[in-house]
Amino acid sequence: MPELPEVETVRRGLERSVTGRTVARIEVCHPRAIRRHLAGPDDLAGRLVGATLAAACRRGKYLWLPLGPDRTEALVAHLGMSGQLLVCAPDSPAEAHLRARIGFTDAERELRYVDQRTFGGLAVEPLVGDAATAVPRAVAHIARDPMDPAFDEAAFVRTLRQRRTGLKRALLGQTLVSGIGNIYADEALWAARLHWARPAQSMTRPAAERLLAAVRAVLAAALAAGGTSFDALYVQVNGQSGAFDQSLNVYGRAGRPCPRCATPIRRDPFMNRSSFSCPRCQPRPRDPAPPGDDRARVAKPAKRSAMP
DNA sequence: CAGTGGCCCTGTCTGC
DNA sequence: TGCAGACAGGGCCACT
Repeated sequence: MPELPEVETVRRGLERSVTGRTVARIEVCHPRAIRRHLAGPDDLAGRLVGATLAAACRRGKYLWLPLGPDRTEALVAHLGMSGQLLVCAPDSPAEAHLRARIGFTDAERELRYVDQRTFGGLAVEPLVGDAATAVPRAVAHIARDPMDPAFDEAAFVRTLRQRRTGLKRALLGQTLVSGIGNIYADEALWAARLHWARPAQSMTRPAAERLLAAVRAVLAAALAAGGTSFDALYVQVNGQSGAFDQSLNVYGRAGRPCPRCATPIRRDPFMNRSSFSCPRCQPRPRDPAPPGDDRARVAKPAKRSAMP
């Protein structure tokens, strides 16, 4: 599925192949694909037709193309689990799950949104914030991703240690850090030798820094692997993780040996999905308080504290 | 208000 | 062979 490295690969492809083009028409083939555009397909077309795709931007797994010349709005895309943005010849055969197609005034190419499960979709949204850092409304409330030069490491470490939840849940939520999915969360936790259920509050500063370094290393390695299959004209997002799946150490490898210590990898149910970890490298926390449990024990408040 | 869990969607795979 | 059910999972939203 498209993860941050794949989305970045798509962004680079769009930057090269559709920025500067002017929209001539949009055809919505499946209404669910534009459900986030609340004003409906006619409004979407009205805002898009005649606009120039001025740039290609990304935060986490969100992509957006600011609309020129005003740049007060942007075409926002989220690929969900199975979304693809394809740039192809307008007369090439329709894909089985083609949801929307955008034609340009030069008619040389067409931008298509293809999505089997339609968890993702397209919308036109206002850009909010200062001009230099403007992001679409849907993106405004999520944290920067770890590949962002302006990502605030100190804030990540501080905020993580205040969270009253498990590490993996904190990584997957979008308010602390964005762009991390189930695969990269498991891989980063394995690399940092941390259990997915470890209370975030129990993390020391150095441990939190190690976790962030692991996240960055995993994302960077995946981006390097994902970038290799890129074609300038055909912006492709594979249904699989591409070359990087050969580099996975724990994800999807239940029962197979840990690359570090050969202990069989275990799979745990987690939020109606799965969590993969090495029982030996990533031992369960000593006090595995159930989610939502009172963490006062972990915090160990001093006796007779003067605090209220 | 931060944390939690259910739901959306469809194709693929497994097991009976 | 056919069918039912599990599974994949990011983000939203209604709860506590």
